[in-house]
Amino acid sequence: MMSSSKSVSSSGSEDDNEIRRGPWTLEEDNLLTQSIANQGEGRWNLLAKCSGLKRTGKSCRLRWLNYLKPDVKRGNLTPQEQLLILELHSKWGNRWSKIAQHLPGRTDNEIKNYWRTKIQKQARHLKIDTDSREFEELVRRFWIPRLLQKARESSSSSALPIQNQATMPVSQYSAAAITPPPCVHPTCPNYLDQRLEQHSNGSCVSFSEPKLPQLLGYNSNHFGNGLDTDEFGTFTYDYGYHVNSNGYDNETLNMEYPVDDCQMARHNWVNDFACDLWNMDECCQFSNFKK
DNA sequence: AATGCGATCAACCGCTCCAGA
DNA sequence: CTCTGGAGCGGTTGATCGCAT
Repeated sequence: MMSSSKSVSSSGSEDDNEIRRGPWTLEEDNLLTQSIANQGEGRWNLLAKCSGLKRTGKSCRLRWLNYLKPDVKRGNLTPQEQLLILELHSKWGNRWSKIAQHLPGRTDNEIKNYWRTKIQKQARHLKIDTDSREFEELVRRFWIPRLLQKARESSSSSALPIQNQATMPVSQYSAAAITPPPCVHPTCPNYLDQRLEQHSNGSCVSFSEPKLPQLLGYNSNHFGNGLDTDEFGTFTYDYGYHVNSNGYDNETLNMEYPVDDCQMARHNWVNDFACDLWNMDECCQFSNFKK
């Protein structure tokens, strides 16, 4: 497949009817953009013909949706976005387009690539099947707390324009403001046991946690309310998406998070990661998780 | 400088779904 | 009901880039 624009022969004497494949040129991009400006999106086969592009309608559609469309966001996924992907994938699996609907400006292709190159790679390294219960636990106990921490850090430094500071004062989620209980690092093999012990002896703490949608910088009217804490000291997010106006569906998202901020306040391990959360070496430390 | 290799991402393919004739 | 074309989805792959040797 995609054997480098194969229709263009070296002699330049390509067949006029031949369909071009492979990377798009600037001229093609301009032509497609102009055509869409003139006649709008949709009817891709027709558009491909009318535009003079030697591309299939399908190819035009993909190029527009994944690359040329003005609201397509470029650049690395933020911790907030990564967190949301983990959450939504745990609920919907490989429903990339559905997941992408909840990440404005991100395409299903981009999310799919992220999942395969980052998440699945890590899982493979740990010899964990991404469909397994083990993987679920890994995400819940290790990656999500880490991403939450990163999300908080980026929020408190006001680095993210999407963060709505008005609805989420920094002090509300600042780990430093919390008196930490006995520290338990998520990478500790006894992590869960210790947490359960904390709970049974009453030392398990909870505190006011911003709701995930707020943490992610979404306007609260995108979501319903429904934060709860269960008997094991885990948060349960339970919110439905508003229908219609935002394109969200009616389904409810349920996720549980352990109350981990205490140990995150004491361990500055997040700073050990540069831009890449998914540091393989650090991930290896979590091999103890597999028992 | 040349080469090899892994990571990333853009793009293609095959398939399904759906609406309209 | 069947057929057909458009649209969209998920899986896969080739090109490219950057880093290591």
